[in-house]
Amino acid sequence: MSPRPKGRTIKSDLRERIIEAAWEQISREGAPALSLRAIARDLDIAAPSIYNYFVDRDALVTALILEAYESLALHQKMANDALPVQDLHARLVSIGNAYRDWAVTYPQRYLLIFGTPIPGYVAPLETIAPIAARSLHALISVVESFHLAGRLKVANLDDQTIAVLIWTRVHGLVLVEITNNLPPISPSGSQLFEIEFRLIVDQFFVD
Amino acid sequence: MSPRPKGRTIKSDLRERIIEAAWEQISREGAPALSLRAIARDLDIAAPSIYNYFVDRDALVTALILEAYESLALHQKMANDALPVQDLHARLVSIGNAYRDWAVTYPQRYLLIFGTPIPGYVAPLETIAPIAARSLHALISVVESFHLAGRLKVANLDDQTIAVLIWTRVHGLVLVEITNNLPPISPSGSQLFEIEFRLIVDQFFVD
DNA sequence: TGTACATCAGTGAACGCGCGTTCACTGATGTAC
DNA sequence: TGTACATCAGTGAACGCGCGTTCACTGATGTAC
Repeated sequence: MSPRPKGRTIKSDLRERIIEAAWEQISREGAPALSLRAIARDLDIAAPSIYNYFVDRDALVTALILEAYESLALHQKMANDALPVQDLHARLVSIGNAYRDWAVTYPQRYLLIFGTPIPGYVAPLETIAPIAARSLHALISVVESFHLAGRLKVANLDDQTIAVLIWTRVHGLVLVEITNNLPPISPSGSQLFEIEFRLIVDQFFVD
Repeated sequence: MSPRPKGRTIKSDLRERIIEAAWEQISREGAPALSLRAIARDLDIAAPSIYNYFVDRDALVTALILEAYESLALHQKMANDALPVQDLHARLVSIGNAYRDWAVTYPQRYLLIFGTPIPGYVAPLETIAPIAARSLHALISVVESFHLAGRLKVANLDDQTIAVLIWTRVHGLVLVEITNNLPPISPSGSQLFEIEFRLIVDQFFVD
């Protein structure tokens, strides 16, 4: 009912709809199955229309990867900002939970970023790397705060290495949960996450 | 030159060659790109021949997954058996190193097992699960040995959960290394592995 | 305000490709007499 | 030892499919006078 902007400004609208349809398809079928023709079908448009917005399939994939990294980084930042700066422990826990929540909510996006690379697709690293790095910023800054506060238990590791280690631990856990590779003998994903996170805090930080 | 068995016994020979060609292709292009026709091309046989040995593409993929799990489990067992039973620390380190070595040597096999599922393929869980479980046996048994020796630092976790946690840590690390997702700020894969493994030993076991 | 023209988002047909799978076949090998 | 027959691993042609991408087009919209 609301009067939409007329004419060519609709352009940007279709671009968004293409990306949205791509995400939908990725959630249903997984990233490697992404197909321009299937997107066109879903949107009831002709397949070549997509080429008005993305020079080829790879360009669309790159846009999706960037969006996913940005979304993850934003959620991390929000989780960090939601708590008082000086409450380091709460910020750390909040970041950790937000990370798992994001991954569990958007498993296919998580796999798009961190899973097996899509066959034939080569990521333009110079475009992606800086955005990718942002998803670790919140974690790194908390670790640095712990360091500055003299609340680091591990003396012989620098802040960035600690952050990377925490990340790979959480990453492994989350990935195993998403890809359904938890051994039957294991506690559930959320239980395991809670246990592991406590161990992480315990090992690196003075509480 | 050696007199090969004649006639129909060659059958099994081609089956092996198909699997071998499949591994080669997977190493080159990654698991999701696996194609029966490409295998046939590599082996200079007609594509339908493959159907004499595998009822369809999924059956081949399942066979590959089983082989990969078995290979990993075997390497784990060898790493465990290579050292005196009572030297728990050495056994643990050996298992850990063997795990990473296997993954780094056969990254595409590792991804076939633990990476993003192949689109359209549904794993026959009842076939795979028991073999998959075997790849954790060595680790679990060492943890149990530590427990029996009263050398566990963590009292409130059972052995299997500890094993799963160690595994997810190593898994995350190895996966990130293989998929080239280590942040630029991070130490190299092997350095990080060494650091992490020392932290693992430190946290869970009395050395 | 009205008209002629330029723009360009979206179209439909077509391309060449590789895929998994089926089918009727062929010919070498192994078996029975 | 020689012959007739059965077996069955491997073949070549063909199927229907979905894919990414190109191309010349069309028609609605926006712009200049």
